[in-house]
Amino acid sequence: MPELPEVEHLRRSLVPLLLGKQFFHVSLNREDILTRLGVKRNLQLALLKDGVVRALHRCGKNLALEMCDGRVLAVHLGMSGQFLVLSAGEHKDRVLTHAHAVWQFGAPSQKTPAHYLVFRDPRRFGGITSAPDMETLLRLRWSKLGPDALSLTHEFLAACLISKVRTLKATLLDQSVIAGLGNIYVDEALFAARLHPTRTPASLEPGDVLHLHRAIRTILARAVSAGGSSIRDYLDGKGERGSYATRHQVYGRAGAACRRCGTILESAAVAQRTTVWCPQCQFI
DNA sequence: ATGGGATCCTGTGAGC
DNA sequence: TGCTCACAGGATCCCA
Repeated sequence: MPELPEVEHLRRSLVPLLLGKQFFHVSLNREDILTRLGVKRNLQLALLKDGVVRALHRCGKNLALEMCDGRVLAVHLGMSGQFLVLSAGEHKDRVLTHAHAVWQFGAPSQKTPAHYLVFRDPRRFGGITSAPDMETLLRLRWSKLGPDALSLTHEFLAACLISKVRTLKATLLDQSVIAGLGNIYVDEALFAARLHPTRTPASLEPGDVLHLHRAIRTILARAVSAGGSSIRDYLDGKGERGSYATRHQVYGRAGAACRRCGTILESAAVAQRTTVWCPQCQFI
């Protein structure tokens, strides 16, 4: 389940593989992945054909490939999405199921595709879309996101928590409040900040907000350098797994002992998500 | 206006 | 061993 660290690590792994490369051919095997992002299919994905990759951007869990002529391919991995670069040989040998879109690309001078970029997504909670330029993508989609969790300031966190009546868990999962946190890192951040997931943001003391801010920044930074958390499906652009899952304190550990105090970790659905916390360390 | 619930979808693993 | 079925999750839509 890719969250900010996984998408950022993916972005970094794709930069050396894609920058300056040209897309020669695109094959789209499922048209409905184009509409899953809630944007009308008013632009053909095929527009990216012949595009040369200028930059890879990220906001929250969203990734965007910007071409030299301005066109943009926006990607959301959903739950099980993967964006893989394969050599021609690998692409020929491997049987890839759920490969919904495949780009052939290579160096602009060659005109011979040497590699394949594959978007696969078994559960199809993800999607791709295109835009004529970054400005349009920002206006249509990314403007609806809160600030990116990696660059979140303490002041902004305090401001966006102050009036909320929802639980902390629901608030932090809301991408329009903060972009990039998902079920894993919300649970991990709340544990690190010793805050119970069902607390209301309005009940937080200034010190709590400080701890939460520090926890979010620290955990995300560590997870990015560890290559993210590979639970089931997540792979980076080279097809490699992230190692941060071995360092989870609470996520996926319900019924096990808290690594801080030894109390058995509890689990329940909060904001319709499986939530794990330590009843001793995390105060209501 | 706001939040909660249903919905989409398929691979995995527990249980019989 | 093989089958069934609940479960996992992000974002969107609908309704209270």
